[in-house]
Amino acid sequence: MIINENYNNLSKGYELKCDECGSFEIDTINGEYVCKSCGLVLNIKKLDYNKPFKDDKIQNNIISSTKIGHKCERLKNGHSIQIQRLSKIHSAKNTNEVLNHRIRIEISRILNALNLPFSYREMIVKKVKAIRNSLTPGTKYRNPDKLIPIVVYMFMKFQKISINKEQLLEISRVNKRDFHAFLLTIQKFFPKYDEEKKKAYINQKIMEISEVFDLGMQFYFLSKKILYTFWDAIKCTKENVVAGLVSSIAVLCNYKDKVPISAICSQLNIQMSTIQAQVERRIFDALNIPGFQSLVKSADLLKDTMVKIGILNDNRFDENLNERTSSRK
DNA sequence: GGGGTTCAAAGAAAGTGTAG
DNA sequence: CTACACTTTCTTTGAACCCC
Repeated sequence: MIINENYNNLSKGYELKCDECGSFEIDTINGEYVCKSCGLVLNIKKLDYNKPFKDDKIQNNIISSTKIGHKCERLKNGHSIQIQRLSKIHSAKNTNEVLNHRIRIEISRILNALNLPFSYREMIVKKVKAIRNSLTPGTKYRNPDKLIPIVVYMFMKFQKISINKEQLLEISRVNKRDFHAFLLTIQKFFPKYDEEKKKAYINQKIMEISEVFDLGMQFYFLSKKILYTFWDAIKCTKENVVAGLVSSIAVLCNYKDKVPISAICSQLNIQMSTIQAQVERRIFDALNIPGFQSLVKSADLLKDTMVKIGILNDNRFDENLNERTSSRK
């Protein structure tokens, strides 16, 4: 039974009166008004409900469906499933993004470890991606750990920037066998590393030798002449060995007392025995010249051969030229 | 001791065959 | 088609040794 008067009276401070028996002895039990005389439970709630300031805003209600508390509090709360779910979605990356990130990190690591110019990084990234895309899915060189060192090596070689292969192999996660196995395949992705570029690199090395040992331009031109004359016979080997071979021949012909062959070899990081083997095979064996003893012992024989071929025109002529160049200095 | 010589061994290159 | 094992040949290395 609803007693409207009672409700009105309550707000005005009046005493409660039972509707049934008229008694004023009203008790409160479990938040309700109960008449002590007849036991009638009154329809009036003990706790009055007051409307908030605005009809659409209710105090203590959740403001929105997802946000509880301050942002920082939410972030600190490790148990927030909501936050965990959202951050998982937020941080989710597709395979490509993960791969790109991995490629960049690996290239940076190698460039950093080998002290190579960082400016080439983006170009190498492009190259790696292009090569990787052209490889059949599932093949082992699609693995960035294997692919990147090889691409970096080829790239630097193509840019004529000297790169230490041993050091590269040491710091990268590809073994020597795989590295060399893929080198041939990868060459088709680079503009042809042609003979002219190889010659240019060797010329640069010869120039380096002539500067380091102060041999002058005459030595450079002589070495270059030897290089171009014997090019077809000596080209099929490493650049440093070719450079060492031609500069050693030049030294043995005209500059024997000025600089030891072993010094040239250590400058180029090659072994003297390598040069000896090359000279024996490429010059003496190829031209059918008997009497080769050893590199330095056969210097005179070598010099005669060079004169015969026409690389050294005349001993006196060359000596005169040397004097002239040295006097010019 | 620096420069040069010798030679065995490592290892790179290229080819072939086979399995998956 | 690729990876891998194996072979042969050639190149390069490295260390012991020699000589002045």
